[in-house]
Amino acid sequence: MAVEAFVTPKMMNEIDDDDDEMPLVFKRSNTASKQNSLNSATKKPSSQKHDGPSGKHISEMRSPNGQNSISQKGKAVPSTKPSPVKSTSASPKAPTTTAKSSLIQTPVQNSKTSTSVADHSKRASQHNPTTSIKNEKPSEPCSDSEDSEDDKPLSFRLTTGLPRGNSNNADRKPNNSSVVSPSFQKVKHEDSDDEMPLSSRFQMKSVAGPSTSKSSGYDDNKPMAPKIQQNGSTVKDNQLKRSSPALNKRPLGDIKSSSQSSIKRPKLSEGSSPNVSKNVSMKVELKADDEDDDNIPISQRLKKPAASGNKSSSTKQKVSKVVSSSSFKKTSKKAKKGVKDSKYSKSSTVSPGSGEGQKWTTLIHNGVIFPPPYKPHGVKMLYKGQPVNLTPEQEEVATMYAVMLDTDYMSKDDFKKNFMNDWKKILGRNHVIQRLEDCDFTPIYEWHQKEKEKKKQMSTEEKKALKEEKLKLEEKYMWAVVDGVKEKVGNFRVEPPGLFRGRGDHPKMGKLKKRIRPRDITINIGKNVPIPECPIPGESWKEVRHDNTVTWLAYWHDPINPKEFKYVFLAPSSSLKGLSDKEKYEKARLLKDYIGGIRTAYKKDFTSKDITKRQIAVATYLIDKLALRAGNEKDDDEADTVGCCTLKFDFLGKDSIRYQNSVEVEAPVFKAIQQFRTGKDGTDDLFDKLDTSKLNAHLKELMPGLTAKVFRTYNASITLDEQLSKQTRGGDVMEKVVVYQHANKEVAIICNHQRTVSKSHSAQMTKLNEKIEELKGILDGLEKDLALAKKGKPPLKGPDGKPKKNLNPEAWERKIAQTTARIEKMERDKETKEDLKTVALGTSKINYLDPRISVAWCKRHEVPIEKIFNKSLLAKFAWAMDVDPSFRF
DNA sequence: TTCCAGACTTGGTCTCATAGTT
DNA sequence: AACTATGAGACCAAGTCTGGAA
Repeated sequence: MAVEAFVTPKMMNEIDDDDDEMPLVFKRSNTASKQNSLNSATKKPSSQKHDGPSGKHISEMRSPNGQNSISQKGKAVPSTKPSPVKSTSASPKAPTTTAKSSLIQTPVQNSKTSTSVADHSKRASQHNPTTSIKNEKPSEPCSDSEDSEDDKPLSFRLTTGLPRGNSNNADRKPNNSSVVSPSFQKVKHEDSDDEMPLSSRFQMKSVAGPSTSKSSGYDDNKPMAPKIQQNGSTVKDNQLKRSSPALNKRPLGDIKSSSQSSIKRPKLSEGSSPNVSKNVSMKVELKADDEDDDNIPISQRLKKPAASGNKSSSTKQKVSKVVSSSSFKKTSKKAKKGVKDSKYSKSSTVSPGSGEGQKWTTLIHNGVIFPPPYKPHGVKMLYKGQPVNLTPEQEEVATMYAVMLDTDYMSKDDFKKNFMNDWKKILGRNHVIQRLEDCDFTPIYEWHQKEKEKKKQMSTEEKKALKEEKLKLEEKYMWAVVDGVKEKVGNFRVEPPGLFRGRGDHPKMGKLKKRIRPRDITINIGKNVPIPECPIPGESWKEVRHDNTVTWLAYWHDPINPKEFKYVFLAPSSSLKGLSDKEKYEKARLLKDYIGGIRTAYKKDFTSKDITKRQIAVATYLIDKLALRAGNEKDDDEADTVGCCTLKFDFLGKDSIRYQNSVEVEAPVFKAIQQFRTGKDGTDDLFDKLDTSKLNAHLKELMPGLTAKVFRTYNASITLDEQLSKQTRGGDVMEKVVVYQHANKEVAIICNHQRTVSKSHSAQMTKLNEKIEELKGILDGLEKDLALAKKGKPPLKGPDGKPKKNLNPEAWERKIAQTTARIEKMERDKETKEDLKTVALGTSKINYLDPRISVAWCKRHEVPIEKIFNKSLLAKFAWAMDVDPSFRF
């Protein structure tokens, strides 16, 4: 099917004026079109239904868990590529079968909570032949010693567990007799261990028992089909789809844009429209994949029984595994130049991303919006106790500081020093204000608090009016038209001036982030379309480019670090972003086929005579097992944090506290690290022969396009997939959602996604405890009443002194059961709250978990996807919604 | 071979709206 | 109706990775 559409440069104006009514034509009604073109041009992500991820040539049988055994690995090496996996011929067991794991202290993934590799004395006296990460200290997840573990990488808290109810051992690994023990999942064979993702070696917490609460909250009638169109908009087409089963194409017309938010949505409309066709006309092929069920409404597909067995994995074997390393490349510079210079308007049927680094063919947008100019408040700060007159410009900066009086930055000398330096430049050399210590900003601070309070006190109507006014102002900047499709723009607001809030010990914190003006901004837009009007009269853009090899719409230099840039991109829901997201996950899935060989290879290299090789091997091991980040070099003017390649033997962690942790590693790793240590002091790099580009260059030899961060995606996604399949049993939707959350939590722990404990956490816990105690008191009373009732006596008086109703024993028993259930629920809530107080689940969901895993799982288990993804995730993952229910990562 | 500009992704925190509770 | 907990989304800092120039 091909849909033709015409878009004119005028269109944005029309969008501005009259959004919902605008008969804008959207051609990309189906990601398949885009994907197909992408797939043909690049390597081809999968259409799961038929051939799994093509672009792979897998001749060997895949084990049911989707991983190849090492012996199979040799075959898995594409014949067209000279042994990407170097050591496939090596005995897989060679260095490791006898390896004992040793405890060393080694840094863990999050550079902010980095740890030290310092302590060699902590060898475990008895090792088990696992590679489990182990927490030396037993910890108490639910203890009230709130902060005891807050600085530890989350993974160290994995071993602290509650009793688990892991009844389902339906592990996908046949050779893995993994028994989930209360402490560690032990694996008998080194080999299976090798193949086993890190995640599965963590102890799992049990899924909380059947939730007795809230199951009624699930709306059975909710269609499972996400209401998302390919461009991320939400449509109310469920009824449409349901009531007309014959309608197996996404309707192009008749779809109203969602009214669920005041933000206007892109919408589909009839083919062409009288008032949108003028200068630029384009054609986008929408290839209907007849064999695929992309066109079947998801709600219908959801009803399809999950394919028995692992269909996708069996079908995958047919597909080619030959992937050139450029398959994941977006842009070759040469191509880029060519495109830049002449090929802007190539054949318009070339779909974005398929050309030589070309990302789009036409691009229309309205530029960026600037924060309003500063409004002086006239409140005078004090200097040496005396009010000071400040110019608006001086006052603006003073106010930036004043509003931060109640933040932790006030205790940071760097912050104050940097602020004062920059403020002084504005005050001038001879200003009365000379020393920060003599400044009193409280009048401004108090004024600001009052303003905040006023705002809070505004009536709902006033707030609404204000919001609408803002929306009106911003609306035209919110959308871009990319290749004829209206897409949301991400950060169209220029960052307002302020004081730089660098994290950790950033040396530049407190510096003035100056106001960005149009003359600072470079615009990127399609040729032959209107240049966005500069919103500040009398000023003009720095530059206007027409570079279709990049995806940014605008950029300016970061005022804090002028060699860095701030970009304006499309929103995550855009096709452009979705496409690269999909590629990311396809790459991670590809790693699954290589991981066995890679693990064998690095184990072999633990004992290599070549020290660089040895360092690469250990670094890869750490990245794989601990989900470390790569660890680029940092400049002196950046916060001094570390990742894998920049690990030190000894360094300060968060809050400049010397931070140590222990990780159990295999003996050869331990030995190698000891060797790296000789002759170095604590501040030296552990891997002195290594940097991220060397490491990544090495990884690319093992698998096309492989870089350090792919391991994080891989380990996160494979963990989710495995946990979901392992832990999902029957039960109602709520129970299944709990299973999902637990799996999500395991991933967050692996990736060490932390969050600060909320200020009110302890208060909330206290409150919960009090409530539980109160309920327990009530329960006591009820039990006494029951006893009395059984003896035919009247109940005790209530706490208020009033007599209670005389009930029969059954009624008292019912009350007791209800109260007990309430107590149990509260205990569970308390547990969860404590459990997750430092774990952020969102980050992994947004960045590391292949949404197709979640979507397919939802389809298989009849869980509405809305229970898992919120509105913006649904939009972001629109590309994943059509996945076959049998999809496995 | 190294350096670094450039282009993107990842990630934590803050704010605000809203649902739930009292 | 007032209060509070929670989640969504905005915000923007900080990270990764590439490829061309030196």
